[in-house]
Amino acid sequence: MKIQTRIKTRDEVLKEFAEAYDARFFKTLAEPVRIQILSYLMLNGRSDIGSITENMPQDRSVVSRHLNQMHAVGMLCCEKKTRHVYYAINAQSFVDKLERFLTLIKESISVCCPPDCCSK
Amino acid sequence: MKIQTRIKTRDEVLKEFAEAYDARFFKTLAEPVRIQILSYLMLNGRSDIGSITENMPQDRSVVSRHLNQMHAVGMLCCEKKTRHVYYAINAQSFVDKLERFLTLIKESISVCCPPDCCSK
DNA sequence: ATAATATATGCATAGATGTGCATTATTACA
DNA sequence: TGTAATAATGCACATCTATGCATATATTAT
Repeated sequence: MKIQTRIKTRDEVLKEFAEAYDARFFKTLAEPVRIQILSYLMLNGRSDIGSITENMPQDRSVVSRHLNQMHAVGMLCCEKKTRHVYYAINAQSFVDKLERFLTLIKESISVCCPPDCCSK
Repeated sequence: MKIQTRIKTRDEVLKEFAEAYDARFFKTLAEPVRIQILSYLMLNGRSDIGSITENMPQDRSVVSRHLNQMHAVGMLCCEKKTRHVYYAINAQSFVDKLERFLTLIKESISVCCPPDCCSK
């Protein structure tokens, strides 16, 4: 149930957008190799670094670093178990971040841009 | 009104996701300076390069290149008028790209990942 | 304890990218 | 026509980043 809120000012909307923007998150998303890792995890679920690396030309250490970064920005979760480190997609956090960004973008655009500025 | 479609297989969902992914779009989104330009356009609407540059430390040529790239990936639209080039946010294209990506991510995750793989 | 396995880290390198300056191209104006 | 203004392009440079190798660390197995 959503509580009624007052209408945000244009400045508030833009400020919220600027603050919500996480460059590292999008930088992480902007690398094809990491998307490949993401695809692997979507297909195979929770996996350790060795398994992921088997299907990639990159060195283990490279994949390890990618996974580390993806974890750092909230795309993955990881769990150490015995001598393996298992990574999985942190669906909640990942989708939340994207949805929040999209919501703010839409909000900002609707507040600030005439809807037909690109259609004429 | 949505026509009933058959359920996609896991492979189809993942293939669709991989094909829809546009690295250049996210690379463009991953640079704070370009987000600053985006913010300016959200606040001031359709503007030419000179106006945008006035509020930034970067050189005109740099801003010109950023705008060019943002236009190339569908974030902005541009219009030459006299000797000015005006840029504006292409809300339709921009939001569509983000929404499509988000939809595919959610679809892929729901098809492929157990919902609790990161919550234990 | 020693060897083997899995991952992380230090380091060097190649490639990508943001930046600024100088120049060019194009249009407007006196 | 010449000058000013706006934007794009060529070029050099600095920084960032992905990569791989070698090594270190940690854990398991023998």
